[in-house]
Amino acid sequence: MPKETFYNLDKEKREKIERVALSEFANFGFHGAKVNRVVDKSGISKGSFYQYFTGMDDLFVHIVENLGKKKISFIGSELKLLGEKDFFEKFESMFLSGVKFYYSLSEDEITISKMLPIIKNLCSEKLEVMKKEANQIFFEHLIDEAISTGEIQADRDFAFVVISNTSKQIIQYLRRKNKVMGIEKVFENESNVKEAISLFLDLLKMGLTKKEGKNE
Amino acid sequence: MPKETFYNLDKEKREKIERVALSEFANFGFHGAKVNRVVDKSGISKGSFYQYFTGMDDLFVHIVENLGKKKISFIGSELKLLGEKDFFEKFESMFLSGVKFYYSLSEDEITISKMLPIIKNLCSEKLEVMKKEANQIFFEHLIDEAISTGEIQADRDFAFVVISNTSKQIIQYLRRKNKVMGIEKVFENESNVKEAISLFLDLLKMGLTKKEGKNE
Amino acid sequence: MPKETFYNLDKEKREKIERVALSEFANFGFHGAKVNRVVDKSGISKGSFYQYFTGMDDLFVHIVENLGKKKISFIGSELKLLGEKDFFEKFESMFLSGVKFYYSLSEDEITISKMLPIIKNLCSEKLEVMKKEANQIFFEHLIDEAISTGEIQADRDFAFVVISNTSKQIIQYLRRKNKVMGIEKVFENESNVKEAISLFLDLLKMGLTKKEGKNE
Amino acid sequence: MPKETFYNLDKEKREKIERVALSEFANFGFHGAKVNRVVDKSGISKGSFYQYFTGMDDLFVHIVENLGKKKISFIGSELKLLGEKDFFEKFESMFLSGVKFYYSLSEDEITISKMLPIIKNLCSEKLEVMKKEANQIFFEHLIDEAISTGEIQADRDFAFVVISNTSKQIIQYLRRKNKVMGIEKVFENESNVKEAISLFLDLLKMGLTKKEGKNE
DNA sequence: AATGAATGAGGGTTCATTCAT
DNA sequence: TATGAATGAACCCTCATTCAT
Repeated sequence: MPKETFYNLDKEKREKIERVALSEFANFGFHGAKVNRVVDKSGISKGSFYQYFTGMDDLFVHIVENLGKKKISFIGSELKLLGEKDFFEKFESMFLSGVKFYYSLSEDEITISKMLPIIKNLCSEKLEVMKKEANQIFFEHLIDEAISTGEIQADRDFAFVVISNTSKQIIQYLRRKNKVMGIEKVFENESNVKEAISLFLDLLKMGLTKKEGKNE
Repeated sequence: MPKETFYNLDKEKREKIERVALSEFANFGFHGAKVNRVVDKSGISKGSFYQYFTGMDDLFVHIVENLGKKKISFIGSELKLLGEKDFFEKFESMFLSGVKFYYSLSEDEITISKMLPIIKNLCSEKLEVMKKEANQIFFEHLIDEAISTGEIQADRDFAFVVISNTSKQIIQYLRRKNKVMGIEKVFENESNVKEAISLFLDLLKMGLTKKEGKNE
Repeated sequence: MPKETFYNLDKEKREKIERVALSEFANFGFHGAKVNRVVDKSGISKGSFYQYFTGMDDLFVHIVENLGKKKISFIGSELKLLGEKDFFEKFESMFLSGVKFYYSLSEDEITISKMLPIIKNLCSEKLEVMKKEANQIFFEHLIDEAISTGEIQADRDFAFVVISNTSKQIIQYLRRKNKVMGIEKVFENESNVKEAISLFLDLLKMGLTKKEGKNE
Repeated sequence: MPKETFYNLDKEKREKIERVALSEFANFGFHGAKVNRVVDKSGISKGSFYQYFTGMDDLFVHIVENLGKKKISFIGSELKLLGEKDFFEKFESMFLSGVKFYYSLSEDEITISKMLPIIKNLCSEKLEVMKKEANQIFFEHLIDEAISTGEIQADRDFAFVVISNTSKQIIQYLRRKNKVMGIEKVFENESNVKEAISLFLDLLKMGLTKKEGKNE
């Protein structure tokens, strides 16, 4: 946990350091990240670094926690808007906010997210928590609800695996589909995203094959 | 690329080094892997290390190439058996061999596989190639074929994303489902795996919802 | 020499700092003592430290001077009581006050005392003075007197060495003898101490062996 | 304990390092000794230093052990020559060899010897052993013997304290006496030393005062 | 071909000291 | 006067790499 001195810094300086650290960890991995590079790039002295953090571990945990908070607050705020929709409508909302969140992440943040589950030899219980996908919690809740109302009639584990992977697939799809045009353009227009989501929601509903007039 | 001296070693010694290196990279990442630990654990001298490899990069590429070859040869051999099945039968075979391959990997090999796509600052064109999922090539071919025969009536990119993620999801599902019993047990009995695969194939065919008597 | 600001502090705060410094030097030696630890333990800020002292050297000299003053004032006050005793009676008084002084010291003060004569690379003339055993001055005076009156008939240097080591030996003896019972108990009862002193005074008078017609 | 690589060095290099280390610890104390200075002065690289020792602690223990071995082997070899002398003759021999040993020490070695008993925060059991004066063991044995034969009629603890301090006093006396002339000269002529020893032996026998014609 | 000691650049961390508030 | 953040020199130690044997 960063020391008080870090939180006392003015926002600009603090965010510069966080940005630099994020990039450092994303580019070199947890074990390859160097204090030297971080202090050089963020324009602080080595001495200051150690007045802000106990070491690179500390900084890493901070970066990851930031990411975690960001995610939880983002998804949390979207969740409040769910209201009285049916199951698949709720998922549509979830996927939309998931995709929007994912898009809000920088390349470096995405890299860190992917890195987390495979970091070994890291003795921080805090990180153990962060390793879990935040949305798992939301999804599990929603799925259980949908099963109890009969909206989903499927094996609980199966439903969970399929649904919790859908956000990622939607994003993969969007990236793939729009390789040529600037990907940012795609995200800026929400209808593009909604279209993609509906494609996957239909899958969840009916499957890939066009049968008996479904999926027309 | 390892030097000739490395390939001249007797198999046992060579594989010891490879095993140690695999574990080193899996545990500490590309940037955190140390020559010292590798030579200590594999019982060779530092001098010898540099007679086998130009450095850790060299060793890393070798390890990853081994993994790639393993995958390609495994899937390749399964592919030959496909014959004249229909589209979904072919996929059933692909998934089965994918799951079997995945299960054949050690923890360390799995970690390396996951690590590959997020390694930056690595100036090896060889690795760029390895980063691609090997099965993509197979899948893309199969999907194009199925689209041209009309067996799949869906957006090509959509089909690709959905199908190429299915193997992973099957494995996730198997792990999740069998948390309690030893996971090894599950893989040993092929019928367990086939059952899981059929679940996902049904999804691809019909979706999650029970409609008109489907999915009872 | 501490700055005026230090002497302006209230007694309690000043003595806290002195106590902490004493312990720091006793535990880590002159070269190993750290400003950081001192300010942390005494609850003052780093900035304040440098407003009180020019650095650790300054503080060290101050601590040692305190110790020196303590010794001189203690022995000085005892000396006044000597009056018109004969030579050995005077020594008895000297030893008694020496032992009492020694006992009045804390463990840390004793350590500092022992440390002083072996500190090198210390460019303070003040300390050079402190390195000398304070009692040397008193003893040399007394011995010269006793030699001139004929009370001691021995080589001056020999007498000096033997006598100036006697205090230490008395303390060693007391510690050794009373290993089992709490050593504090011993010092509290002055008769214990006097008994020990007389043992050593007898040595000075007659030697170790108890024989009629001495030592054949 | 130094690593094998250190003992594999040629004698000259090894002794250079030991000499430098001795001086470093003598001049700056245990906590103030720096690797940097040691490697600079002994002309080895930092890397090499850490191939010889695990750190400065390791080196310190080695230096002290060397000193201990030196002392024990020296005194041990002298002890063998004691033969069938009487008590005080034996002590004469002991003191002589003690003085000769002490004289054989360099200034730095003497400083280290004095430093040992006051080093704190040192978690080496080995050093705890070294802190004990080696001669204590020899003296205790001799004294017990003399008490049982009646050659000494005194309190055991008293005898021990007095006798075990005599070597030091003899040396103090020699230094004091010969301040003016080069002290080395004094030690070179054994008769000077024997004379001093007899002075102290007489004290042990008869005390300082001249009585009934003794000590004339 | 095998070894492992030697090396110095560089990484992590601490420290004494300064200085703006 | 009191404070404590800022700083960079210097410290301890590791590492990749070389090279003589």
